[in-house]
Amino acid sequence: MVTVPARRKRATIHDVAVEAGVSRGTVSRVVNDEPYVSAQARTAIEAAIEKVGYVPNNAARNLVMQRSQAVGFVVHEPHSLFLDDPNIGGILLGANTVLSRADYQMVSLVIDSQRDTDRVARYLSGGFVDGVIIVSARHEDPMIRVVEKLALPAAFVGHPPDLRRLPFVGIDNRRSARLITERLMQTGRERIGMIAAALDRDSGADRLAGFTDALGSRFDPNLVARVPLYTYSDGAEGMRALLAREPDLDGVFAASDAVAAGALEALRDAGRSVPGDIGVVGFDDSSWALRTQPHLSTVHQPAFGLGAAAAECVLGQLRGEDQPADGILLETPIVWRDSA
Amino acid sequence: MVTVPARRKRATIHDVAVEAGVSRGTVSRVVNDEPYVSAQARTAIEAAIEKVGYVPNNAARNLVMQRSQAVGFVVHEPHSLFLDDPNIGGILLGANTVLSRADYQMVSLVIDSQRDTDRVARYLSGGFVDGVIIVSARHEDPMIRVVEKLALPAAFVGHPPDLRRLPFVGIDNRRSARLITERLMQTGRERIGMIAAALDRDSGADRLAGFTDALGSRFDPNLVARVPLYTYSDGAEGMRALLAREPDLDGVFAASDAVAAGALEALRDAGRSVPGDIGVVGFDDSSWALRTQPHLSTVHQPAFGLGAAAAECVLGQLRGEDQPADGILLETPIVWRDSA
DNA sequence: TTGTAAGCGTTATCAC
DNA sequence: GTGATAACGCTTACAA
Repeated sequence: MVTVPARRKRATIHDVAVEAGVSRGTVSRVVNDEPYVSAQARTAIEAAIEKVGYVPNNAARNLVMQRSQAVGFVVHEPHSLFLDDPNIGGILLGANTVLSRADYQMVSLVIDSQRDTDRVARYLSGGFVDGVIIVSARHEDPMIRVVEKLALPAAFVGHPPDLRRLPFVGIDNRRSARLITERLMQTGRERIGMIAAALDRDSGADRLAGFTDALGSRFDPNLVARVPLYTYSDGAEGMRALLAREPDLDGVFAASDAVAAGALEALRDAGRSVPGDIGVVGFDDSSWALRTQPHLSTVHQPAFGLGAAAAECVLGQLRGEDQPADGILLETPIVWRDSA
Repeated sequence: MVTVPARRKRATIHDVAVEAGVSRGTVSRVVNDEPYVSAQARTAIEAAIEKVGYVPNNAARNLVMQRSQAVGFVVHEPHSLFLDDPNIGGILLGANTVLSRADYQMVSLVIDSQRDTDRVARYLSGGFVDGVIIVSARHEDPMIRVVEKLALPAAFVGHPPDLRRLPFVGIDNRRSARLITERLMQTGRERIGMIAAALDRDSGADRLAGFTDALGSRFDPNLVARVPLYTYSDGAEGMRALLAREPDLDGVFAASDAVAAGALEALRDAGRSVPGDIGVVGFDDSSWALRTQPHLSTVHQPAFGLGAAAAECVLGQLRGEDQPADGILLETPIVWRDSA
């Protein structure tokens, strides 16, 4: 067995003050580099800090300043999807990068049940966080009410229709979906279907709307398969359904890359060649896109940028700055590869 | 523009004490449910807490108790791999789950450069965390020294050879690699190669050692391709090299599922059928395993469990319990699917 | 069983 | 420019 060794005590502002022969107030001033400190005192204090190895105590600082210096990152997804959805990983990383650069901690909270919702609501109201980033909120998501009631600085990634005037960052799912569908049409495809997923979320519904926009009068409701989730297996499922209904399909817009990958599998099983017999496009430009054969033509979703923008947004509110009421929309370039 | 609204003040222990007509000390006792509180006082206080909506202030508590109630999660990987490696996601989730159940925050720190190393070292010594979990440390990793010098409660996931007596959790890479290679041999393969990756890490080196163990006297160094990382592209690269050197190969052990997926691509390009012409096995049982065609036979790596065990380990140290000096090894069942 | 009071390490408001 | 000193909200001896 290995015994846990004792830790030695940390130096405080007091130690620095004694070492430098000044008062604690002055030390505090140089630590937070405020003006009105003589150059002489400043150098003495800096030397003292170095010598005693002083590092400010966050708890004390947070206590007196009435903040926690933490931002919540709540994900409303089943645990498993949290791993499976590469988008969430990117958003998380982007948010974490910005937050930690600003000396904020990110504490991630995943909601996977009603009990979790309550737990998270309690956590948010407990003052454990100064603000919150909320990913993949649904229509009538309880988090919306919680944030409103708490008047907590927040940024949503994606915008449920009932978000009212809460700040959000996102992409224009509808426009992006329209553009890639149009691009697919330009390759000469005649019968284009869609595997629509997650229609209970703004992203899912908007992608379907964009698809409809692109097709215009040529739109045929029989050509869209609806599946619950942005997953590989639902993609395969949806593709099989579509193929059964419309054997002469020659193009498919899948609501996400994972869905597209599943569709590719179903297509392979059905003996259809891609892009020979049928062109497939996805959405997200996630790591899926390069794991499939052929590589996916898709819409690039700036996951990292979304997380970063959301973090900037709550940081801005924390600084007391106003936020644009109509949200922040990021660019989504089309990435054309081999699947269509 | 939307203006950030004012927040209302939180209730303190004082408010509860006044409401319940007792002293703050007594309130504190019921909050931390200590003994020596009359049933009468307890109920009165609980009612008061409910009424004023009291939630303890962490900063104050941490200040007086001299702890941060946070555990660091440091990942020594390029940012991109952090996303790409599904293992790390699972470990993170496992650690986060047990940590948050124990009311600890997990603060994740990714090291991607020398500057990051310094930043993280400073962070760890700043008392911002009570303990630390370190993932994918390399041989002579600077974090080892940092943790030793700080005498910080820690748990490594994986064990670099120079870890000395620091606690770690892991799997028996060598034994698992030997077992799956033997399993592959039992399918009747004659010329079995390996794509070895990340040989600068214990996991990579041990998997190669296990492969060598299994082959025994039949081991031929010409049959192992060495690549730097556990990635798809390195897997494809390694497979091409192997094929060039040994066209009559009929079995391959890839050092990870991502590597195996890349190998599968190279094999497909070379017109070899799997498992017809050649059997392929991977390692990790990550989400890759079911994204390939055919699905991978592989070694299940308990990523979530590893993270959870690491968290338990540092939590144990925080409670002052001793830890097993020879580390904690988790089980790794073989999952046999279609690629061999 | 309960109340009192002394810190915990900062920041911030004053005088000086 | 600088130094006292009063908070911040909590835990924890110690006294009662």
